[in-house]
Amino acid sequence: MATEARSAERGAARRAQRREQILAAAERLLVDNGVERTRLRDVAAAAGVSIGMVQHYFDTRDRLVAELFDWSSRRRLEAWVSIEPADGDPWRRIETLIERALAEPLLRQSRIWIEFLAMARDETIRARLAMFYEAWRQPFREAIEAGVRSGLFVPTMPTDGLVDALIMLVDGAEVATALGAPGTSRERFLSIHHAAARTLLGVRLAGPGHGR
Amino acid sequence: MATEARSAERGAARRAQRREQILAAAERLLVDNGVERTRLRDVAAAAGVSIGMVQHYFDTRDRLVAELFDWSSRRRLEAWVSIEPADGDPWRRIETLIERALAEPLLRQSRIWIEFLAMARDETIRARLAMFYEAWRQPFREAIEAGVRSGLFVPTMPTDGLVDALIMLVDGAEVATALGAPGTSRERFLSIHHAAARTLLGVRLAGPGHGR
Amino acid sequence: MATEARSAERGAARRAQRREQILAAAERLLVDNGVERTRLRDVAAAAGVSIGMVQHYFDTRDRLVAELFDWSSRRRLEAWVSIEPADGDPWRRIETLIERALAEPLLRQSRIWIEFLAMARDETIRARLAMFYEAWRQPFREAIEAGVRSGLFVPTMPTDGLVDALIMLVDGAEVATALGAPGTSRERFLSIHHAAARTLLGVRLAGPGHGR
Amino acid sequence: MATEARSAERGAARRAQRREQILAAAERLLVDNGVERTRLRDVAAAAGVSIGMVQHYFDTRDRLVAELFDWSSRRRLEAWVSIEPADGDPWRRIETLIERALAEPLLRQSRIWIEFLAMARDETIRARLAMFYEAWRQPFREAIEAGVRSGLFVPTMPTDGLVDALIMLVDGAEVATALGAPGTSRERFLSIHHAAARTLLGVRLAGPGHGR
DNA sequence: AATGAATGAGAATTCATTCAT
DNA sequence: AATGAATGAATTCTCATTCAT
Repeated sequence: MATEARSAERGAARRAQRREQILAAAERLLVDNGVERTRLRDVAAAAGVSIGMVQHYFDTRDRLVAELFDWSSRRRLEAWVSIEPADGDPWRRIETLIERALAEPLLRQSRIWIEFLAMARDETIRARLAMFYEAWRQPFREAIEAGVRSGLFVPTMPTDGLVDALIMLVDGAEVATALGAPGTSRERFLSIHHAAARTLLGVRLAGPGHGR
Repeated sequence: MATEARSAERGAARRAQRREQILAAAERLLVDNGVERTRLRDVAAAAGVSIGMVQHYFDTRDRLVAELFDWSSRRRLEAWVSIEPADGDPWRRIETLIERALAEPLLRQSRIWIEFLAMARDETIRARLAMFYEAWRQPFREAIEAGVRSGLFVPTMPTDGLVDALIMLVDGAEVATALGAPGTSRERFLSIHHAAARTLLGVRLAGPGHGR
Repeated sequence: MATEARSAERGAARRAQRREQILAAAERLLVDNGVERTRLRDVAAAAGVSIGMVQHYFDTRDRLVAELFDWSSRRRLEAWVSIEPADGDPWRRIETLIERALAEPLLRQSRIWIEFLAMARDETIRARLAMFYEAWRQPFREAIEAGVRSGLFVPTMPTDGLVDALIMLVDGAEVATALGAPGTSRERFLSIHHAAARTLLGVRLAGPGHGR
Repeated sequence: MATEARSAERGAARRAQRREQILAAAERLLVDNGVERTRLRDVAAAAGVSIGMVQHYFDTRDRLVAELFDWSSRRRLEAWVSIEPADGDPWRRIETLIERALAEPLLRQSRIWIEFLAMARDETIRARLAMFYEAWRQPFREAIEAGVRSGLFVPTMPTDGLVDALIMLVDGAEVATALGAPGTSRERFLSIHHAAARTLLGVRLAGPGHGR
């Protein structure tokens, strides 16, 4: 019985690992070719498995795409929300959130994000994306509220607008990255975003390390 | 000879009109289904012509897509740059630029834009998009420089950063629109963007009509 | 205009001819392999056209099968109902109806019939088959009624039952043919059916040519 | 050793039971979907076992189908031939044979029968079906001969023809059932068949209970 | 004995493209 | 100039079968 349990466990683990392996391959292809041009054949080849195996694990191409979307968005969101509060300093936290939102490799992340946005034509995907968007707002909101409460931030806009402005700046940077706008780089984005955030939030006390 | 010339002219006009008709149909389908799922068959049906005619005018599907991209981006850009300087008032001009950038119908425009961003995987498309991006910067840059020159704007950031920040806010709003983020609407975007722009630009004199 | 009309006509005619060609090929394969094992590939090869053409004319395999069913049943029914009333002699008509119902090549016809019966699992097909069945009853009913009216037939069963008994005998013969029952042949069936019909109908006057 | 023998016996019994369980499930699916659309996966699911187990017991799908055919036809034939002679009354026996041939549930039985007829394209199946057909003739033949010998039946047709006529009536009724012919029911078939049989056999003495 | 993961052959279907009219 | 018939390449999907555990 113990043996059976262990073997079932091992089976589940291998299953999960296989799925990861396929999803990771699919994500790589997604970056290069876009969702619509990502063929099962290519996914299988990239993952080093047979087409049949891909279908064994994901049934249909549509399901694979749907699961890829979930897996990928969830991973990004989790990496993001796991950022620890950098206790005591709301501004430092804002900086960190922006830095982590514009994570390396930025081009890769931007392309994935845009593919998902394009998929938002689909009602179901749109609903999930909206959910993720809401989840993205939370850390910004908390940091801003902490800053305002402590008197560190004296913004001229309501918090909700600030939250969305910051998120839109981040999304806009991904857009610029994806289209290869001239003169853009992660460093420049960070510099612009930090400065803009500082101004919008009305940061009063610049502790050592964030001054110009 | 005159007759021939006139008939040739008429032919060219009809030709141009046919092309518009097909491109407009393709753009409609693009919004609903995305580029990759836009079939020649559907384009022909939507335009009320035969498949053969679509191919007669655009040769291959790839060419149709490429021309659609050009036609559509150029139209948007032209509508944008044609905004007259609203003489004398740089801040009013900034407001107008933002309002026109987030033009109605916003969802439709956002989807087209995101489709094109997704196409930026293609080197050629990316180059053209980058060109367009640069063209988008110009009006903002001019308005900001005018405001700074006149002492109306006292920003805490360099002009280049301001330009990109404004554009990123606009792009971010389109992203939020496309994914159906909860609690977003054109009105709210305009309100946020105007407030954010005012703060970032450090607008000093609020003429009648733009005061808080 | 006349030219266009003629060309359109010619087009329609060729279209119809192509369809016939493909349907005939499909029917041949149906006899040998059954509906389910009749592949588009084989149909195309048997008709001497490309798979693409088969699909151009019939869209999907399902539609091809449905149209084959219609085309084939209708052809058989039409051949059957076109039997002229053999005026004046109801018994001769009965004999003719039976002979034509068990038409050559009997095995081929039986197999087609049984394939269609198997398809009767499908609601739609079942409804159409039931319609055809009803159409088969009519000629028998008329002949019997004519015989009864003239006093030639003095049956011990009601007409409706007689009609169905005759049809069941015919269907039963097709069943026996399809399964290759020992000692069966078209001649034997005709002999049995004629004798049984004579007895069931209570034929009184045996005109010259049908007596023993 | 005794223990081993008993365990082997128990194993064989369980084996037989498993096979029945799978065959019964397959027969159910046969009725609903036809042979060709009966998937191993579905059989396994319907029988509540794994696909592997189905294959363990029947090796290949083809073998399963072949064994299903045998199992199912044999069961029907056995139920049929086990009808006791209803001693002394040949006519009552004829009636019983017809009633049992058109056993409930009639639609289910008809569909199975037609599936097997469709399989008769296969030489081997056809040979077995022909064998079964011959076996079906025997009880009818015996009953008729008994009736003729005793003077109860005075038919106008030779016995062989009568036997086949009765069987064809039965098969024809199954055909009508399978295709859902309007106005058909088991009761009506029995009424028609009894009347037809009485007439064809020339039944002289109607004992109590079979009179009109 | 039993399971189910993995494979690959086979089939339908979709579509852009070619070409004759 | 315009049409649409015809083609075939490319892709997904279904399944029986094989095989390791």
